Amino acid sequence: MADENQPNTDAPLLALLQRGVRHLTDEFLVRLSDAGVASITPAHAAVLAHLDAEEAVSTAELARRADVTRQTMHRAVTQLIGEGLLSSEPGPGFPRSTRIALTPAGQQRRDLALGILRDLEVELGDRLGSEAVAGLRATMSRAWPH
Amino acid sequence: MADENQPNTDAPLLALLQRGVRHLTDEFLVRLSDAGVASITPAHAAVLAHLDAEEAVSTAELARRADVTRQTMHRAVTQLIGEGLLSSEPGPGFPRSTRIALTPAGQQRRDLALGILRDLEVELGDRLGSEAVAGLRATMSRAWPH
DNA sequence: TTGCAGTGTAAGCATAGCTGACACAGGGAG
DNA sequence: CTCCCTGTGTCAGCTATGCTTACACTGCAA
Repeated sequence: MADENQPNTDAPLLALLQRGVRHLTDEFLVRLSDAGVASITPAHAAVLAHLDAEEAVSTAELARRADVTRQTMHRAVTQLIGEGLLSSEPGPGFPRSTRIALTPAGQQRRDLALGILRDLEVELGDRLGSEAVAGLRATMSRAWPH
Repeated sequence: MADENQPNTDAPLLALLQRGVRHLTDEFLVRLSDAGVASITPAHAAVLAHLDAEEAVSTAELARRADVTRQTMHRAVTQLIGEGLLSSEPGPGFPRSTRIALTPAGQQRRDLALGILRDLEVELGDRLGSEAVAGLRATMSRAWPH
C-alpha cells in the first residue's frame, strides 16, 4: 500500500513527531528570548499551563496532569520556585499535601508562554489550514488521552 | 471558538506532541526489549531508517536527512558502529567523503525497528481510524517538510 | 598560491526523561 | 495501641539527545 521510498510520507510517524516537536520547540525558545525572557524551557511552560491562578495543588498532582514522574516534576517545580514563578507552602500534614501556586510573576510568565504557543499554532494554521491543525490536536488528544 | 477549560483539547499543541512522542517512544522501547534487543534508541532507529542497504552516504548527509547537526549525527553513528550495525570507510579524499553503510546486522536491526514502528502505527490506526493516522502523517509532513 | 566551503571529530553544556532510595504522615488491620 | 501500607516530598545518579564552539583536513576555485 505504501511506497518504500518517499522520504517524508514514509518516515516513521515517531520521527515526524520528533521533528515537529524539535522545530516547534526551537521557534518557541527564539520568540521567548525575543520577548526578553531567557530562563524558561518548554517543559516549564507545560508546568505553568497546568496551573491556574487561584489554584494550589501538589507536585504529585502536577506530575499526574503532565504525565511524568513526580521526581521529574519536582525538579521543574524546584527550578520555577527558584525563579520566583511558583510558590510552595506545606499543607496540613506536610508530606501528604503541598500547595504549589503561581506567583504574580508566574502568572505573567504563564500568559507570555501560552500566548507564544498559541501564536505558533495560529501561524501553523495559516500555513496548513486551520482545520488541519485542529485535526492534529484532536487526533493527538484522542490518541493519548489524559 | 475554542473553550478555555478543556484540559486536553486546549493543551498547547506542543505539549500534545511531546506527550505523543514520549508514549510512542516508551512503547517502542518496550517492544524492542521484548524482541530481545536492548541497545538501540529511537534516535538510532531514525538513523537506520535513513539508510538503505546498498547505499553508502556521509555522516553529514545523514545529518541533513534527519535534520540535526552533523555533530549530533556523528555521535549516533559512532555508537552504531561500535555496536556493529554500521560500517564506515573513508572515501576518496577523506574528510570530504565517508561511506557509512548498513552491516548485515544493521539491516536486520533496521527491519526489526521499522517493523515495530509500523506495528505501532497500525495499532494506532485501529484505535483512531486509519484515516486519522494518515492525516496525522500528512499534516506533520507538510508542516515541517524536509 | 591562497582562501573558502564542506567534512570529520572532540569536548563541553543543558534539558528532560527515568529508576532507586529514603523519610515522613495518615489511616486502617490486627 | 501497634504495625504496616500508601501517598508524598526529596535527593542522587544514569541516560539520551540536542546544542555550540573549536580545530584539522581536503578539494576546488579565484
